[in-house]
Amino acid sequence: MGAQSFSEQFSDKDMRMTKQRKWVYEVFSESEVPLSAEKIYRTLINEEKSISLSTIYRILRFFTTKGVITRGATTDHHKAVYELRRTEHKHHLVCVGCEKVVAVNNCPVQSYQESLQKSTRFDITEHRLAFFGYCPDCQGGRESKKNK
Amino acid sequence: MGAQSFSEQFSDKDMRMTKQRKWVYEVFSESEVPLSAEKIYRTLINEEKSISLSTIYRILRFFTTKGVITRGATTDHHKAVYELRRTEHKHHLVCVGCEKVVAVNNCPVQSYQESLQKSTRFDITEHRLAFFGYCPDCQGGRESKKNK
DNA sequence: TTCTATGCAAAAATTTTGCAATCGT
DNA sequence: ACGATTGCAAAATTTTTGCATAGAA
Repeated sequence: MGAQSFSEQFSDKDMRMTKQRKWVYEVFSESEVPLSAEKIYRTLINEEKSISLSTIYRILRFFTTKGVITRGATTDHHKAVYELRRTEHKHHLVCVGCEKVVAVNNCPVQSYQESLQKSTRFDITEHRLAFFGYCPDCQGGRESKKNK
Repeated sequence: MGAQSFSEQFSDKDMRMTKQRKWVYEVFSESEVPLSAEKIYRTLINEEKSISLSTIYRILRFFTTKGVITRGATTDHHKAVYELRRTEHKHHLVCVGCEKVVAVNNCPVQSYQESLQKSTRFDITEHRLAFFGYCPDCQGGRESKKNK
């Protein structure tokens, strides 16, 4: 949905198309929320796909330098999380009670970004925005039903 | 400057006012940008203040649960970064070339947040927004003069 | 074939924890 | 004095790296 297919994005000659890279890419494109290395690892292992964690870290760095993913607003304890740089971009609404993450489709800062670009002379390539609070289930009680 | 003084914020009875907590708080209030545990540690050690890194991690967690600070959009390699929850809130513009961080004072999402709160029924307590790109010095050459 | 990417295991970096001693109230 | 907080050192967790092998072009 908006994210191009793996082979469309990676016609680069210096980018080999391995099954591990394809798997990691697929996990990202099927996720609405940012993912940690370990989460990706567990997802793939669950799908009977054999891959090593260090390979995932290397792919994460590789995708990051290629601009395919970015490190997102960190939500998963102390692990770093990443997400696809989709063409239509998304933001997130995170419940600090149960850590549920909901995707927000609108982007209220696009035009602001343009004016900021002019006033600061930065060449702004992206932004990240996330909202935090309590979801309907966690209000009142403020209970913490971690769904980790 | 928006951030209240240490003793103003912490009149709580279950919050002891130790010098370590005061130091860490001061480091935050003198910084315009998010900080990692190690950065705080080095800052304090440089000022001849004796503190241990594990104490800083504990204070970070303590301040977070008290709502004094929050984990910010991560910029410092793989370390977690935190920033004060000031009353007048700020966002950041980060250069991905040299890692310079500039504070942005406007907030273009306040009213959007209110409508999001209605449509999602979340009780939204905060948001984080950061912009990324190349500062004037790092444009063109795209050189990376890390000022770490 | 050639050169890059992977897997494994070991290392490095970051964060957390147990326990005795210290400090704030 | 009492109970919470600190420092130290050790443990746990997360991320990176070296090297031999496998795999893509």
